Amino acid sequence: MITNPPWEIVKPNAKEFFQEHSAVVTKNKMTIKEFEKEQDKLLVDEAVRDLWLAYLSTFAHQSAWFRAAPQFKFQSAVVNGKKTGSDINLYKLFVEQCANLLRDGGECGIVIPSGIYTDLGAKGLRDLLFNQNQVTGLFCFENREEIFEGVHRSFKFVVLTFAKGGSTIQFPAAFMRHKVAELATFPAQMGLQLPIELIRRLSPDSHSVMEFKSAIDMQIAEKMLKFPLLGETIEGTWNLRLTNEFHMTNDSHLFKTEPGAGRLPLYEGKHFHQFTADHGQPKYWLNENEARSDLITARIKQAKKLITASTVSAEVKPEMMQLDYESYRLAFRDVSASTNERTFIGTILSPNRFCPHTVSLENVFFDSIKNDKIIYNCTNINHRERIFLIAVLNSFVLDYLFRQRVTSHVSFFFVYNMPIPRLTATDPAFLPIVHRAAQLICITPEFDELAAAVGLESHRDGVNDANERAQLRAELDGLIAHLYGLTDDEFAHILATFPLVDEAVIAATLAAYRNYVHNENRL
DNA sequence: GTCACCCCATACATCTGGCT
DNA sequence: AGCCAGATGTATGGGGTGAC
Repeated sequence: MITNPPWEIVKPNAKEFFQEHSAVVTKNKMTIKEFEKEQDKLLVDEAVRDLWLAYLSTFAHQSAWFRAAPQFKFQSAVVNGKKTGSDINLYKLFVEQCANLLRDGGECGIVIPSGIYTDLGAKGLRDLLFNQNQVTGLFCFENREEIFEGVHRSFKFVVLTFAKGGSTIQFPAAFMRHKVAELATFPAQMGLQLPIELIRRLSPDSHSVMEFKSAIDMQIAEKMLKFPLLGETIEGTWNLRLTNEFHMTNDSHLFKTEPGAGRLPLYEGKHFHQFTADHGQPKYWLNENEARSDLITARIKQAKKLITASTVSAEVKPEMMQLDYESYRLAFRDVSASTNERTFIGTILSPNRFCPHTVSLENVFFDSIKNDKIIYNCTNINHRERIFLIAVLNSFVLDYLFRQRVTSHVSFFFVYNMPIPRLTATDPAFLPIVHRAAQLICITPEFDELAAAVGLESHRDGVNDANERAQLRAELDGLIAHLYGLTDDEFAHILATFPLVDEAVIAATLAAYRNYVHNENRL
C-alpha cells in the first residue's frame, strides 16, 4: 500500500470561508474585531448565512464519527491519566486506516507530517505502530529545498514504512534530510537503528522520537537519562509547574495600547533573551486591577475545586492569594525552532509584568489542602533553585536535547520530558552555577530583591560587560556539561550542532569545559 | 440524574513583518 | 531572498454548572 494522503485537519476556518464571500476579508491582515464586524455584516445576507451554517454543520458529525469509530481508536491516547486532545488530522486517520486495511505481513509506505513522531496527539498511533506493527523505516525530510511547493520550508515530513503484525524492537531512521535521492540509499547506507525501548525511556509520557543523527547522540541521551525528568514530581526536592497567563486573542479586551497610571506592560517573548530582559518597548499594557481580577477569578475557581474534592469545608479568601506576576518567575519563549541559532530561550522575569500565551511561565503560587486546612500560596521552588533551573535549561547541553524534539513550538510536554538533576544548596555543584547565572540575570534594580535572596549585594554585583558575560556563560555551559558527566568528545559533538552560533562562543565554551576538568571544585 | 453549555489548558500542512 | 520571531484563531478533552 503506497499513499500520500491529505494533511488537512477537520476544522472550520471562518476567515477562509468568508474570504469567498467578501472583498474585504483577508486571512491574516485583519484584527479579530475588524473581522467580527465584517462577519456580522455578511451574515445579514440570508444566502451567505445559510451557506455558513451548512459549512459549519459538516464538521460536527464528521468529527463525532471519527472520534467514536472503533477503527480510529488509536487517534487519541492517555498521557498522565488524561486523554490527549488534538485536531482531527487526516494524515492520522490515514495511518490508522492503512494499518486496518493491511493483511498480516502486508506493507505500507506513507508520506505524512513529522507530527507522527513528535506530537503529543500522535502518541496513540506511535503505540499502534510500535506494538502491533513492525516499523521498517522512518525517513524524515525538512522542506528547506521545497520538495513540496507551497508548503512552508521549515515544515518537516516523513516517509514511513511499516509491515502489519508483530511488534517493533528497533527501526532505521534518518532526520532533517533535504534530498529525495538519499531515500535510495536508506536504510542500507544511511540512518540509525532506534530501539523502541530507548524511545520509551526518553519520552515516557509521549513516546515521541528524538531526532538522533548519529550513535553519539544516543550515547549522550542515555547518559543524561540517569537524571529524573522535570515533569516527575519528587518529594523532598523542588518541582516545576508550568502555566500561561493571558491569551493574545481571548484576553485581548484587557490590552491597552498606551502605558498609564496603574498599568503594567505585557511582556512578549521578543522582549527577553537568555538571561536578559527588556529588549524593545512593550506593545500593550494592562490595567493591573482588571488583569488581577481575571487572574484571581481563575485562582478562586481552582481553590473551590480543591475544597470540593476534599472533605474540608472552608471559605476561599481571595485577599490571601499572592499572584505569580508579583514574584520573580521563570519564563521561556513558546515559538522557536530547532534550526534557529538557539532553541530554548528563557530567563527570570522581575515582578509586575504580564505575559501573553506565547511566553510559557512557571506557576509560582498555588493553593493546596493539608491537615484539613487550605494553605494559600504554596511554592515548589526557591529563588536559588529557580536560577539553577533556568541556567540548566538555557545551556547548550539542554538546548541540544530540545533541538532533537522541537519543530516550531517549545510545548510544555517537551520541557516536562527533560532530564534535569534536581540539585539543591547541599550539592557542591549547585552554588557555582547559581552564582554565575544570578550575576547574568541581576543587572537592573528590579532584580535587587532576587540578588539579595541568592547571596549578591544588589544588582551592582551583576555583570554588564559583554566580555565578562560571555565568559560567565561559557563557564556555566562548561559546568553543566560536567554535571551530566559528558566527555570532551560528547560535548564537542553537542556544540557542533549549533551552526549559527558564533565560533568564538563555541571555542570559549569548550575551553571553559576543559578548564574544569582540572579544577573540578573551583568556584 | 441527564443534558446542554461554558470555561480552562493546550496544540497547530500558517502567515506576516522586520532584519540583514 | 532568506532567516528569524512572533501573532492569531479555533478545536480538543475534561471538568464544572445550571436547567429540567
